[in-house]
Amino acid sequence: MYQHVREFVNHLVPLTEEEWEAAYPFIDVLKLKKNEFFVEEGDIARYISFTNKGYLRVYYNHDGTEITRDISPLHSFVTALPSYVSRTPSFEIIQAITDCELLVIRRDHLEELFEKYNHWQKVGRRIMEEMFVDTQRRIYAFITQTAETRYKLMMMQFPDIFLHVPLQYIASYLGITSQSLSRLRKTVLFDEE
Amino acid sequence: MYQHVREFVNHLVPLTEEEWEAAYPFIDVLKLKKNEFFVEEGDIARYISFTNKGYLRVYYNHDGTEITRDISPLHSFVTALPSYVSRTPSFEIIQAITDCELLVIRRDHLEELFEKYNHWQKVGRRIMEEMFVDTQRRIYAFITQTAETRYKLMMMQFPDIFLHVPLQYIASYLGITSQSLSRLRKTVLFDEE
DNA sequence: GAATATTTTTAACAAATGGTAAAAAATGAA
DNA sequence: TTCATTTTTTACCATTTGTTAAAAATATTC
Repeated sequence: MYQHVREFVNHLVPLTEEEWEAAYPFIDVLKLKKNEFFVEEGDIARYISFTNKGYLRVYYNHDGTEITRDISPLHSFVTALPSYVSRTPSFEIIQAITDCELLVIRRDHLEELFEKYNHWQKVGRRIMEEMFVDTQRRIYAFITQTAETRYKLMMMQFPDIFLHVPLQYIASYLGITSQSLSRLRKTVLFDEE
Repeated sequence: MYQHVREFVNHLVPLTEEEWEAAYPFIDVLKLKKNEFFVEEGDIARYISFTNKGYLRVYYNHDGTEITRDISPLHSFVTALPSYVSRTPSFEIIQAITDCELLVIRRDHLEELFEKYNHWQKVGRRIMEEMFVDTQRRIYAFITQTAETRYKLMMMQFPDIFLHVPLQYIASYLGITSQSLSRLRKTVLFDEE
């Protein structure tokens, strides 16, 4: 049950058995069917989740179109951070793209853990650092690469996502329309042959 | 001397006088003349800095052109995080755009502070959270807005930067060429009249 | 202050991506 | 399976941004 999250966390900050034991009572399992929501628009995000199984999508509505900010890789932490941090209604929506099994922890419980265990606070810090670096990488990609290159890199980096996620979501993650993605896929296909 | 950094940090996590006193011995002042470097390409970033005075630019070389990742607002924390976190040679370069006065702290000293004081660890976590949310906002801007809109918003949000920073740097921060920025500025100008 | 280097602007054309509309294909439900 | 719905693709034209080159403006150095 906790195997993946333990690997993920211990890779950042090795924790003692006692520190893990302190966390377990706060961790719940949440199963979502495909298309169910983890956070709906206007909710206050009170939980952080770890995707034990399945894929989540973080997106928001912009002039009637959905803008995908993130498609969670397997075994990663996800929340609607702006809402979570500031306790304000979320503009970000988090939805299960596939059936999901999530490990979730409530914000106030996590804060309690952070206050009591410096090492858990450190885990929180290290996770944010990694997420920040990832996001910076994505900004560089927007500045220096064409949509085609971004698409190819995404294919290489997260091939499993393409098996489970509708192309329109991938398009908006890449910052283009699904029509443009479709056109671009055609040229990529011919280039490869 | 410490006024601005105290305000910045206390806004995120109120610290006791004792916690501040523990930090002071680790904080040094570093003055940089315009165009001097805080981190050069290939350096390992061993310091985090807080811009007490002046503006820093974080950029990297991509096929002979400089890509600006960040122009630090006054009174903010800056480092080349990928290098800092992983202790690897930095591809990011940090340079003073104006004369600067920086408060700097060495990584090993900061880690020591983090280990000893849970609240300092929390400060580190909260700063990363804020930076992550900011970066996400920037990604949304790339996806949903044209360069013109991004330019206008930047003008409104950081008017002081435009007084001190060459336009070419702003252009690459916005993800466009300086020629495009120039063209775009002309139309913005006429629109306003 | 003159000379030099750097930055910004302008222009014409090229390439990438968007918008709209509709067809085709794939998926899901009865 | 069949029908209805959703997703993906195609096509055409519009818009945005890039590329190249050169001129103009500004800053720097001697």
